Amino acid sequence: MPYHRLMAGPIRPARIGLLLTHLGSRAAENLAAKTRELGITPPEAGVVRVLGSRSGVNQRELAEMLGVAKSRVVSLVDSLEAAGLVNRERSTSDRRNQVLMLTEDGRALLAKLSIAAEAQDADLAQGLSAADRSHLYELLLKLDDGVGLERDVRRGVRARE
Amino acid sequence: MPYHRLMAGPIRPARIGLLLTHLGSRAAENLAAKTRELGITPPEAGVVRVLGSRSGVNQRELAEMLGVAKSRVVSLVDSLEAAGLVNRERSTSDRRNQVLMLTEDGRALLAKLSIAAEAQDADLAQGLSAADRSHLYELLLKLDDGVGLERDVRRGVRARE
DNA sequence: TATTGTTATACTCTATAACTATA
DNA sequence: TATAGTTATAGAGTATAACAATA
Repeated sequence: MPYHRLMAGPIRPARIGLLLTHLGSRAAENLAAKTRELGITPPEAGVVRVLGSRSGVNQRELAEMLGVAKSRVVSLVDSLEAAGLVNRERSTSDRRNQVLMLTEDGRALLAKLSIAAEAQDADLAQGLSAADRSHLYELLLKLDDGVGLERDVRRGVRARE
Repeated sequence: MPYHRLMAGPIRPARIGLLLTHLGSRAAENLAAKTRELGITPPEAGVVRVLGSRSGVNQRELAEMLGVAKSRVVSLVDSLEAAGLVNRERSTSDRRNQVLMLTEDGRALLAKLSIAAEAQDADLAQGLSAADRSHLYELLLKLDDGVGLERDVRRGVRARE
């Protein structure tokens, strides 16, 4: 049982924040299971998603985007490279930088991750009408835009495209 | 950065599942911070919440409700007992059982946790109208009732009162 | 000297398995 | 023999700090 989920506990939450914690944790575990079926760990999937839209970043930039230590990125990229999903290449202009890019296999895996996310959404939507579903999506986007929770330190880095 | 949140990454999610993962993780971290300000860890807060509505359970039952190993409950209750928030008492009918109950301080802390959750909801709601907010809550409840994500193994144990 | 990446090390959270006491 | 709780140990995931290479 993950750390945060233990906090929410088995009691049906009476507030939006607790309910969001509860449902978000369930959704995360569900998506993590689908991710592992594709042969990578959830954090590795995060790296693949970022490189899908931000090709060519170096490891320090990736660490900042993910909000993790640069040493963490080393081991994540190590395994992705060993699996043939990510390419590491020393920059010719500054040989300190490792330029990261998805390989062809990496892009194929990213496509499978997207399909898995779509499948999860179909599962989630089972109890909801189409109208409910799109309304929920809009409300969640509004929540994401809200200033209520202290924003990510790395907010400025978030990809919006 | 927690394990599951690394999966969601810094990219604004285009699907409900990923968005829920992202927002749920943010809400969890926000609530965890408020929890720590009250002097306990997030998992300990989970125990306090359960004991608030299920007073008198033993440690095995608590472990099942939380979905953790019984050895985990030992250390959680150890610290809560040391902090004077939970009372451990051998059952007179079966001396193998430790009967768990909140102390007066424990109940006071539970009240503070509720207030913190209310404060978080107020923060969250900042960007939403009252109508949006209640609609969102209803949609999230529907999602929680949906059969889409595989249900908790411990579903039957969830408190609904 | 400052920065990128790497390695070495340690810490937190949790589970598994062995053990004790009670039934 | 079976069950509740405890203790001992191990593993996963992550961060911090020291180091190497490049600028």
